[in-house]
Formats: sequence, structure tokens, C-alpha cells
Amino acid sequence: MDRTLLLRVFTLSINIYDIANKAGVSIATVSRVFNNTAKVSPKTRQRILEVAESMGYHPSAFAQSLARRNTNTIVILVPVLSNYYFMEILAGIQDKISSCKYDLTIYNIKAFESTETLHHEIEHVLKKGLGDGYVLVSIHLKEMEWESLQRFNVPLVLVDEFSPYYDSVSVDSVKGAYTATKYLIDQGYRKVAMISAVETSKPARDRELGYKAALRDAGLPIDPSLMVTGDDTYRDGFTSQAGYAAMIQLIQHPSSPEACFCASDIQALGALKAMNDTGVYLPIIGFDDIQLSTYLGLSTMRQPMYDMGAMALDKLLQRIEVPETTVSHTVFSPELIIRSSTESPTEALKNLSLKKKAHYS
Amino acid sequence: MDRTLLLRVFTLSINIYDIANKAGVSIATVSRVFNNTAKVSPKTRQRILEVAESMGYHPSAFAQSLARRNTNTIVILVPVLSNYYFMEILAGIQDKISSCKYDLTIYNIKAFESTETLHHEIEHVLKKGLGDGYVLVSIHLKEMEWESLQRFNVPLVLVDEFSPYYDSVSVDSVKGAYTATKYLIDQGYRKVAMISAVETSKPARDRELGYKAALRDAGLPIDPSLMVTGDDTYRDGFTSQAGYAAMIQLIQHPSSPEACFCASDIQALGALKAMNDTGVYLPIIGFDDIQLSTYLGLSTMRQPMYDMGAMALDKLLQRIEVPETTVSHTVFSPELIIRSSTESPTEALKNLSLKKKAHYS
DNA sequence: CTGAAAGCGCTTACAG
DNA sequence: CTGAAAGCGCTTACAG
Repeated sequence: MDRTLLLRVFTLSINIYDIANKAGVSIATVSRVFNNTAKVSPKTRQRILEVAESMGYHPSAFAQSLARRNTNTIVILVPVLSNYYFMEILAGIQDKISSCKYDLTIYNIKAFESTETLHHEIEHVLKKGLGDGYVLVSIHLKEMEWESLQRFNVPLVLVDEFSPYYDSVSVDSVKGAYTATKYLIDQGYRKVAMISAVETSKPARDRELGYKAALRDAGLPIDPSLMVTGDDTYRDGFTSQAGYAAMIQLIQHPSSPEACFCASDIQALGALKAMNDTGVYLPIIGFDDIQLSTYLGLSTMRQPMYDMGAMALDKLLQRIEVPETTVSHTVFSPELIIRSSTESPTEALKNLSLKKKAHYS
Repeated sequence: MDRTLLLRVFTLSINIYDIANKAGVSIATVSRVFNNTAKVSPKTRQRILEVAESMGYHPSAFAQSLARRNTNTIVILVPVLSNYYFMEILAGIQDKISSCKYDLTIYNIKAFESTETLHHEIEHVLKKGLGDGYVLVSIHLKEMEWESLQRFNVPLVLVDEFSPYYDSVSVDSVKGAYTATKYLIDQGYRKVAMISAVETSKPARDRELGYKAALRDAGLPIDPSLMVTGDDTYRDGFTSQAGYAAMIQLIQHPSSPEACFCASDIQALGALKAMNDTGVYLPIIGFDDIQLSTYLGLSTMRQPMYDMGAMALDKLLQRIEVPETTVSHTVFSPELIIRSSTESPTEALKNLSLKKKAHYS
């Protein structure tokens, strides 16, 4: 009695004891009606529900999780929240999860100055035990670091990353970059430039690999000065601003590149704008196929982001159910989507003058 | 001992007792070093840290929250995850929160068939007690429902909604719609159509209000058949698909509208595409100013989404600190941004043929 | 169908 | 500087 009163004063929140008292039952019974976990006489059930409703009671999620040793929630770990790529992946996850018992929580990983602090941050979150399972999107760790995460023994699936220890779904960046670059070469361009991102970015590195391989296979020289980044490390350089700056660099480049493969659509959009602003046109092909690309006529290598998200969640749910499932890796091959941004320069040139107007703002 | 062993078998997770045992101290001391809450001798501190590191220990977030009666996390409640509007708002929140002690969690409200189930879902989440404070984005409830939420006595700020009981930040939709419509009228168009969304959507209703008011003030007739929705209720009709369908309706409309105000940019993008596909051009002005709009030359009413997110978080943190702060409401006036989509038809017509090519996919 | 009681993994006065 | 113990709000065998 005293306890309850004291409690009230401080937290103003009602708990299971309050309900039990008022309904004249034990807390066990209250718990049972809220969990539908055992037969409770219709009468008492009704009474408890009424009391609870009138007092605005609901079991505390924390206490439940603690007592049950499970959380009934899936958590998504992402480095940045506002990003077209993640948005698509999240959509896939969200649409899938709405039909199951799990709650969805998105956790924003803050520290990512170095892979080491990233690693610590991930450990930190996993140890806190917020979810029954985790989807890690675009989190890139060293093999050893991935290995060490195993000791937490928690279901975990990787999107846009590979590690032998965990289920994963990703896209073959090397192959995609190769295809894109080869396409440009096949169109007759010899001097194909690349807009890339910071070198610590795994997808950027992989795409550089594919780009170089395509040049090599075509017997073309690799000119490192034609691989530009826009010198902007915000978000690893995957921004339209960085793409804009990079394209300006290419336009002013002494050896006049003839076409350009771009590590991401978002950068390509910036590059497109740079071309409009300067009036210089370069056939360009991006990577991702975010929704905007359709509208802007950007040719690109499509990643099935929505499906990747959905599949990642499937794998996670499966693993939570049956922890012994053998680890599986799904690697999608990006698909070449040709739109107007890779039209021949003469065709495109006509567009440009008008587009310029259209993009005035 | 027995307990610990048994536990291990089932959960495989180490707790504060394990660390205390191994380090030869009490759990209180272990707790203290992890919370930096009292002086602990450097020696023992060091030892405890080592033991913890070696065993991969970290305090359980749930147990901590339960014992402390606070969670150290802010939760954002949103109806849909993948949405350009939310993305911008989230960016504002995220950039702000990275410099404070709170963790950020995004909770996806599932049920929104009716405002009643929405209300219940919100109650449900608040009662679970997942956060120290909540930012509710684009959650629209009846005044009574908002009122009833007060009993949970939890810090809560509203974005894109108004209630006298809570801090809020929003935009004056009525005024914005009025300005946009008036602009078109001032350009000389008499038959201004509107692309709207489902009638249960509050922003859509408000924008309809502003649209009608502008027509009325200009002495123009209001033709309900010129207010179209695209008949798509997915996401309340705020999709480019719905915008596309709506524009098709307008294009085929017997009374041939001369210009169009659109309730959101995302719909306007769809409408733009419809115009490209059909070759029929209508000056159009959107609402939001999402990032893509710059690229597409869409005239629009700008909402400062990023700033709104940041400000919402500020208000929330303030309220958590000082619960008695008087409730404050910030209403931004959307700003008219003129780009090429409102060019005069003759000018625009020239654009169109080329844009059409550019948008080929 | 229902209760008493132990336990989930922590924090935090209180006492020393 | 450190420990014993109560408490956070639940769940869940166990017993009846």
C-alpha cells in the first residue's frame, strides 16, 4: 500500500499491482489476460479488462522483455536515415513485417569515423539487446570484426555486405560496374571516366574494380585521373553535391572524357545538373535505379532494393524460428536499364538546351 | 551458482553477476563502473572493465530502463517509412540528435485504417513506454483523442499536426494552397484544377480549403469536378501513381483546365510524367519542395522539412528537461518557389517535346 | 481457473 | 571506495 502510494507520487504510472488490487485478483491473473496465455474465467477477464481500460494500463514493454527474455521486435541498423537507397530497402522490409507479430525499430548508428568505432558501436547496440534479430544495412566491417560479433549469438542478416558467418543479401557491384562500363565502351567511347566515392567505401571500391576490369578487357588504358570523387566525404561522397563537383572536374579535365560511369544514381543526378549548368554533355550511367532516375531518364544499373529488403527480413525471421538454418547468401546481378542519359551526344545535345531551361530554378 | 549455470544453458548471455563474481566484487560496483556514477578505485575499475571486455558484457538496456525508470531514447512515430517528406524531417532530427545522449528509434505505426485504430495503436505504443519522449510525424487524430493521450503524461511533440495540448511544428497548408492557387490565377489562368488526395487526409483537406478560398477571392467559380484524386487510396493518394492518374483525368476533362495546383510534389511528379506521356501541357505547382523537385524544375510551395524536424526535436528535448515549459506551436508559412513547371504554355510546349525524349525509359 | 513466489538483469539509497 | 538489499514491472513454472 505504502509502496504503491510512494510510487504513484514519483512516476505517475500504474502497474500490474494496481490493476490486480483494484480487480481483486493476483498479478498472475492480470498477466494472463494480457497475454492470453491461459484460461481465465470470462467474468474475471472482463473485470480486469475494464479496470485496465479505466486506468489506462498496459504492460511495460521493458519489464515484459526482461521477464520473457525476448523482445518481439526486429531492429534495423542503418548508418544514415535519409537516403533514397535505404528508403527503398526499408519499404521492402516494412511491407513484409506488417503481417507478422514483430515490431519494427530502426536504429541509427552514429559513429562511423572509422571501421573500428563502427564495430564498437555495433557491439554496443547488439549487447543492449534491443531486438530478437537485426538487419544490418550497408554496414561494412572487417572480416575479423564480423567474426567477433558471432559471440553475441544473435540472429543477424546483412544487406549490402558479405560475411561467411551471416545470412546476407547483396548485389554484385563489381559485375554491375563492369556491365555499365562495357556498355559505354561498346557504344564506341574510348575515354570513359568514373565518378567514384571515398576509398573507404566498399561499394565504391567494388565498382572501381568492375570499371577497371571492363577497361582492361577492352584493351583500354586506365587513367587514374579520370576517376574522380568530388572531394566531398560527407556520406562517403554519395551525394548529389559530390556528383556535381566531380562532373565539373571531369568537364574541365584536360583529356576530355567522352562518357562516364557513376558509382551511384544520387551522384549521377548531381552530375546531370552540372552538365545542364555548363552545357557540356557526357553520356552517363548510374548505379542503383532509385525512383527519381525514371523521371530524369538516367540510365543505370538497377539494384532490386525493395526485394532485397523483403528477402533480408524473410531470412531473419526464418533464422529466429530455426536458428540452425544453414547460412545463405543471395547475390543479385544488377540489371542494365537504358534511358536517355546514354543517348548519343548529338541526340542528347538537342535535349540539353531545353533541359537547361526546364531545370532552371 | 546453480542459477548461473542454469541460466547460461538457456540464454547464453552473461549478466552483471557473472562479471561481479569473476572480478571478485559486488554487482553494485560493476554497475558503478558502467555508469560512472560514483568513485571506484582505479584498480577495481580496471579489473572489472577487463573482465567485462573478455566476456563481452554490456548492461541490458531493458533491465537498465526498468531499474532507472527512463530509457534514454527518443522515439519517432511515423505512419510510413519510405516517403520523401519523412526522409527530410528525419534528416533534421537525426543531425540534431547525434550530439546528445539520446538514442533514436523510429517506430512504424501499422494500423491506420481508421483514426480510431490509429488512436489505439498510438496509445498502445505510448503505454509500452519505449522512450523518454516522442515525436509524432503526420499523425492526425481527433481533438478528443489527442486530449485523452494526455493521461500518459509523456513528453510528446507533433509535426504536421496541431493540438492545443502538445508542442507542435507545422506548416500553414491553407495559406500555402491559397498562395499557390492565387499565383496561377494571377498568371491569367481562369480554370485552375486541383489534384488532391483522400478526403480523410488532413493536409489534403486544408489544401483544398486554401485552393477554394483563392478561387473565391478571385471571383472564380468552384468546379468540384476539377478537384481530382486519381482514385488511389494507397498512402492516402500521396503517390506519383495517383498523381499520374489524376492528371490523366484532368487532361480528358471536358472543360479543359488551364493550370493545376497539386497537393504534393510526389503527386506532381506523376502528373508531370502524365503530361510528358500524353503531350498535353498544363502549368503545375506542387507542395513540399522535396529534393527531386529542383531537378525536375517543379514549381512548388516549400515546407522547411529539415528545419521542422530539427525544431521538433529541440522542443522535445526542452520539454523532457523542463516538463513545465509552456506549450508552443510553430507554424511555418510555406514559401513559393517558381521553377519551370509554371512557365507559360507556349514556352513550356517547346520544352515538352524534348523532355518527352529525355524521360523515355 | 487462480495465487504465491521466484526470477529476469539491472540501479540506487543506505550503511559502513 | 564498497556491499547488502530492496525495488523496477513483469512472466511463469508450481501447486492447488
